[in-house]
Amino acid sequence: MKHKFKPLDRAPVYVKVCNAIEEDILSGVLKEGVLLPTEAELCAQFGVTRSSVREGIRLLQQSGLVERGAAKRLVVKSPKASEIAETASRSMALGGATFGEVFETLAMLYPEAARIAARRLSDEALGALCDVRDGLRDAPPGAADEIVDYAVEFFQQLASGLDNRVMLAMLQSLNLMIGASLQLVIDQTPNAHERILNAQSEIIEALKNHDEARARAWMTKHIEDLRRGYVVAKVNLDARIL
Amino acid sequence: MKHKFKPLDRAPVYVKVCNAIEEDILSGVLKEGVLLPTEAELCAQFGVTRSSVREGIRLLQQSGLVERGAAKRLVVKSPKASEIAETASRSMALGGATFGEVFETLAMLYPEAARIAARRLSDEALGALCDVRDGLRDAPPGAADEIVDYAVEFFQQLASGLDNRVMLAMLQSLNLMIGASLQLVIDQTPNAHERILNAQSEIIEALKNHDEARARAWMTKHIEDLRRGYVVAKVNLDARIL
DNA sequence: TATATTAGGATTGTCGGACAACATATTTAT
DNA sequence: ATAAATATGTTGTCCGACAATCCTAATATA
Repeated sequence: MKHKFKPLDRAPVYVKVCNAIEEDILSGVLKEGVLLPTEAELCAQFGVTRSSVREGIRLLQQSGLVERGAAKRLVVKSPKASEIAETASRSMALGGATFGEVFETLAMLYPEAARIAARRLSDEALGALCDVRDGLRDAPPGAADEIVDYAVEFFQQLASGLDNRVMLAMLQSLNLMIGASLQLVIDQTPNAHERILNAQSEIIEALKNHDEARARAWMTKHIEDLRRGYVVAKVNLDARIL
Repeated sequence: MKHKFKPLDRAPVYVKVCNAIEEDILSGVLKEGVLLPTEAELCAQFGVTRSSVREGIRLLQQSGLVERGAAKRLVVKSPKASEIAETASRSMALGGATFGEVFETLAMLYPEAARIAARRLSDEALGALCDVRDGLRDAPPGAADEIVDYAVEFFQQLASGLDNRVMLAMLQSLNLMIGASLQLVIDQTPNAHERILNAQSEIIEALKNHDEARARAWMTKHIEDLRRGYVVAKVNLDARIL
C-alpha cells in the first residue's frame, strides 16, 4: 500500500507567528489587555529571529488584534465596532463603491434602524439625540461644516443607542462613507439647515412616543431629502466615494 | 513674535512606508493589478532598509491592498466585497458579537433586501435563486449540512442579485456569522427542510411577481423561523459567535 | 524547428548581529 | 523625601549574508 503524505505547511514563518498568536487570542488563552511577551522572548519561544516575529506582529497589528500600549509593549486588543466600521468603509471606498450604492444602503438601513429605535431607545440615548438636535438648532446660519457634523452625529447617536454592535458597525461604516461628501451637498442646498432640523425633531418626537411607523417614515423622508441634495449639487451618484 | 513649529512626524518608518504606498493606491496612481517595485527598489526609493520596507508591506498586505502574485511580486489589489465581509465578520466575532445581535441585524436587513429584490432582481439572479431552491428540494432528507448550505446560499444569491457592493458586503458578513452556527440548529429542528423550502418558494414567487410586500413578509417569516430554531436548540442568544 | 533541460540571475524569506532612541526602574544627590 | 542622574530593558532601524524559489534565457536533444 502506498503511503500518503499530508501536504507540508509551507507558509512563511511570519505568517505562522501571526497565526500562532492569533489562535491563542481567539481561543481565549490570551485575553484582552494582556501584555504579550517581548519580541526577544517571542523569538526564543518560537525559535525564529526577530525579523520574522516583527513581520508577524505587523499582520496582527493591522487586523486589530494587537496594539502597542504603555511602555510600547504589545497588548491584546479586541476590535471595537468603530474600528471595524472604519476598515470596512475604507475597504469599500478602495473597492470602488459609489455614492449611489452607499445611499441606497443608507435608505435601506436607517429607516429600519429608526423603527427599532422607536421600540427600545433608552432615555439617555434619546437625550443624546436631543442634544444633537439642539446643537444643530443653535448652529450659526451658513456654517455648512457644523451642520454636516450635527447631521452625521445624529445618525451616529441613533446607531449607538440601538445597543447592537453588529448594527452599530454597519451603520457607522455608512456614516463614514457619506460623512465627507455631505459637505459638498449642504454647501449648495438652500434651507438645508431648517430641513434637517425639522426632520430630526420629527424623528425625536416619534421616538419619544414609540411610534415606529412615524419614526420610520420620517427617517425615510430625511434620507430622501439628503439624496435629493446630491442630485441638486450635481454630484454624480455613480462616482466613487473617496 | 513667537514662531510655531508643527509637531514632527514621529511615526515609525515602516508605518510611513505603508502610508506612502497606500496613498498612491488610494489616489489612483497605482491601479489594480500593477506590480509594485521589488523590495530592493523600494528601499532605494524610500531610502530605508529592507526590514522597514518589509514591515510596511505586511501592514498593506493585511489591509488587503496588496498581494503576492506571480513570481511572488507584489500586486496592487482592490478589496472585493467578499473579503471585506470576511474581515468584518471575523472582527465582529473577535469583538464579542452575540448570536442575538447578529440575528437582530439579519432580521432588520434581509426583509428590506427582499423588498428591493422584488423591485429589480434580474432574471438571471432569479434563476440562480430557483436553482438553489431546486437543489434544496432534491436534497436527501436528513442531510443537515446540505440543508444549511442551501439555506445560506439562498441568502447569498439574493444579496448578490441586488447589484450593490455595499449591501452585498454587509449581507455577506451576516451570512458568514450565522453560517457556521446554523448547523447546530437545523440538526435539531424537525421539518426544517420543508419549512425552509416553503419559505424559499414563497419568496421566489413574490420576487417573480414584483410583490414587494409579500417578499418582505415571507423573508421576515423565514428569518423568524430560523431564530425560533435557535431557541428550540437551546442556543444561548447571548453567547458569542465563533 | 520545436521541445525539454539546464544554467543563470533576480527576488523573496530568514537569519544574525549591531546600535540608537526611548521608557521604565533604580540609584544618587540635594 | 523629592528631584536628578544613571542603569536597564525594549523597540526601531540598520547592515550584511545566504538559502529557497521563481523567471528567463541559453543549451541540448528529438
